[in-house]
Amino acid sequence: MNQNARLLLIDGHSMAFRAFFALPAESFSTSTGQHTNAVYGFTSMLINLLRDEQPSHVGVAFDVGHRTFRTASYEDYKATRAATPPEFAGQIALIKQVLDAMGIAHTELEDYEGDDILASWSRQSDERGWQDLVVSGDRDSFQLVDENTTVLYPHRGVSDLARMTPQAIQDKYGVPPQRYPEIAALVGETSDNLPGVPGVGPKTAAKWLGQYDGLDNLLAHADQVRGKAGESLREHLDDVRRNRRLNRLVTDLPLELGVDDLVRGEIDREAVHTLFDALEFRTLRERLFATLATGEEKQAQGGFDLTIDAPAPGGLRAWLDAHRSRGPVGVQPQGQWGSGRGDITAMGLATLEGPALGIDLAQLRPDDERALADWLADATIPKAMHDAKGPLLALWARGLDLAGLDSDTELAAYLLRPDQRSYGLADLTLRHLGRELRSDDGQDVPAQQTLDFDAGQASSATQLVVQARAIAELAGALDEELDKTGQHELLEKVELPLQRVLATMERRGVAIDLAVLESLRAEFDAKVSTAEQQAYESIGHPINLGSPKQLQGVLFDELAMPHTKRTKSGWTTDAEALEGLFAKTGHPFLEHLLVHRDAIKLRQIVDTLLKAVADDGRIHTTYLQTVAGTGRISSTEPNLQNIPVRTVEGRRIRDAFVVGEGFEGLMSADYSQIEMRVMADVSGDEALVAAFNSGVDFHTVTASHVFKIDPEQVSAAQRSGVKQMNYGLAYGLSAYGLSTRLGVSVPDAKALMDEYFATFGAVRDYLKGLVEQARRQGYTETTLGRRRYLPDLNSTNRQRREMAERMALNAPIQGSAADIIKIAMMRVEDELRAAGLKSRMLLQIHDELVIEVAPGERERVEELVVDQMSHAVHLKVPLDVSVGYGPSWNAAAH
DNA sequence: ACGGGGACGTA
DNA sequence: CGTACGTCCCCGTC
Repeated sequence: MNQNARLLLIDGHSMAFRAFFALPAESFSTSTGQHTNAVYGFTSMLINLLRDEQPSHVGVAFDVGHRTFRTASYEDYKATRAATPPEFAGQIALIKQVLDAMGIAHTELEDYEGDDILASWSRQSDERGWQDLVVSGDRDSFQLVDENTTVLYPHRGVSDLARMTPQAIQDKYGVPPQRYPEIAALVGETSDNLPGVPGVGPKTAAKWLGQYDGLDNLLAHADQVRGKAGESLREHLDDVRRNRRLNRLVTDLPLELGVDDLVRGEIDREAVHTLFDALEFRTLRERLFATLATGEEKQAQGGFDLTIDAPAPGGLRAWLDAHRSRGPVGVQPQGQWGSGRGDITAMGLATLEGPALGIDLAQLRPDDERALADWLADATIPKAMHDAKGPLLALWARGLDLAGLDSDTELAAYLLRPDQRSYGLADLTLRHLGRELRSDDGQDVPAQQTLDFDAGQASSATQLVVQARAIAELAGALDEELDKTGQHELLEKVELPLQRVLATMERRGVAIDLAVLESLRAEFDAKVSTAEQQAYESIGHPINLGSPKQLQGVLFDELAMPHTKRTKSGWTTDAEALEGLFAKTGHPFLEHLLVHRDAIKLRQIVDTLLKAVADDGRIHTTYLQTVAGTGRISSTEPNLQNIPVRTVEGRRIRDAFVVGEGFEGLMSADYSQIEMRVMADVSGDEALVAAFNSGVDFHTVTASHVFKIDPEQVSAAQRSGVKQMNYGLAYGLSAYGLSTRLGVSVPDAKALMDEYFATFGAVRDYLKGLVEQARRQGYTETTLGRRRYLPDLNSTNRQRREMAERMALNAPIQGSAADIIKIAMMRVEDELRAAGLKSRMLLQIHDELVIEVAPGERERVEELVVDQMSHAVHLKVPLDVSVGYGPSWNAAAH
């Protein structure tokens, strides 16, 4: 038997409630509307307790409902409790999920309260001579306190817990713990609706109990108690007896789960990640893993045990030759990279077995550097890295190239779980290898082999090779999982080669005409100032136009305009609402505000772009390959995928994106209606397929089908309605949404939808099937097998479930389109190089590619690009590509 | 300094 | 009361 057992026993409901009232519900909710303040507070408290108390056993007890043996015996028990606030709903279930994921036992028992379970556990613990901590917000638990049992009682919130030891209770209430319920019986408990003896407080109660040596004796001699209080006592003897009967905790419950079963289980890292993703807990996740990491260091699980070689100067080639291995070599560079450039200072190499190597690039002799260059460029040597795109840029900057990259552990992890927030190496090591990303003790690098790293830099040779070893091991583990989910080819044939293409695009950047941007800046700036002044004049005083809060003050209080749609903290002041208000009130402030909004946004975009122009006169964005749940890539620092195009003013910004020196023009090539074409293909809807093959304007043809008229007879309104419908299909558009977009009634919108689905029945069936299949298997799939997991499809929360359903509709469509352009990008890049052309791909904007065309190559490039894009995959419908060309991105529009 | 919320740009 | 992103600003909180 474990003599050192240390139990942590928690009253689930009382602590969840404490957490609920300690944290504002409105500040803790997910984007889907689930409140999480109680879950957050409870989990946070739990993490702190695990860290501070280091319990070997943990158990959480919950109440089953409001009816217990106490209510059966006294109808009004807890009857004055207010109804559970609606924001609390569902949070207990989520807390249980957290506990399950963390490997912590919890239980409940019909007819009893959580405190009774704790009391029974505590007694079992005492019988074994164990130490136990009872965490409860119910003072009844004080009766459990003895030399082996301490109650942690929340002072304030859930993070500030008072340690109630026998001494603490004696000091506070003047009685030993076992007498505390006798005090409570005399004084009464308002929150439980247990009235006590009027006029008697804890002081008097303690005095009496001391004088008469306990409650039984006090009650037996109640006639002797003097004074007004004594009289009161005699009038309420039955209440006191009832109180004592009800506040006695049951210590002998027949629990299925005994204390021996409360041993802390394994944490399910996958489940924790999934759950915390859903709950949108970020910092808590880090705290949890940080806490567990120190806890687990004591266990035998361990980290990585490896020796680090340091070949003599000039010996690198021989070492690399001698240590070829069958498995991949983990390569972990150290340096910095971004915006198309970078530098590498050191590198760790490690195979699955055998010695590892730390290389300080600054110390390399020329022959060693050549050896390293050859090794890196040797495609026959399989390598694995983690997030290789940045390091690739850094290697290129040094004139080095990389070949044989068979795995990127970040890309692999992304394919397995595309909705994860981040794919840190330490996290992946824990999740997929069940190990800590650290070296085992005593395996540090010998002093003479320590690399000459920058002083003050936290990184060391040991860390790098440990990471390299982890990458090598992870590559295998992730490969296996990808094989199981059928996504290995996606990694090998799409994401890995694409990574290289993205790096080349980042490196190239896009040329910017600074003069254009600067004159736009001045122009937008003037517009901002004018609109600002006019706005101030129209209301008679200045305000911060960028502050929604101040705007609400002006619009709804000062000017008493009608309220707009609600936001979490008031009423919206978005452009649509402002236009609505203007239509109603005609107030000039609104006009100026809208102009100001517009101009300030454009100025801001121009500013951001100006700041992003590098020394070479070009902007080098960074593409993110592992952030979009659907498989799209995104662009950041700056985001070049959201440069204005809808308005004339905005489009002028695209005039600043120009052809670079030595090139002749920019070519823009985009897919037309790629998502609808994907839909036609996967649904196999014959009418839709025929519409695409007809050669007539797509929206017009579909409208002519829906309204059963000739294409020539389709009115503008009919076309526009069907167009909205076409676009909305893949988003899970509702009749309500369609009606607001078309400005028609909901029944009219519904009628259009019905007619549409009657016409394109296979589309309807396909979309319905998508959601059903996803609900069954837990994930959606693109045509290439890219998955997206949607656990909320089975949520009992309607809002979350319906959100997941719309995601399930959209993910395969948007994701398949993303797959297609990814393939096209690789082929365009490959074919341009194979053809010996100098023209080069610069940008990707989801369905568009921007190419910088070298002199005299325009025709060949256009033919090649259109060919590769339209034949990237074979669909039942043609993949139309339209192309434009000109000196700037704007001019290349078509 | 950090982070959520509101607003808004793109496909 | 369609999806997928990134960025800016404000403002409350540390």
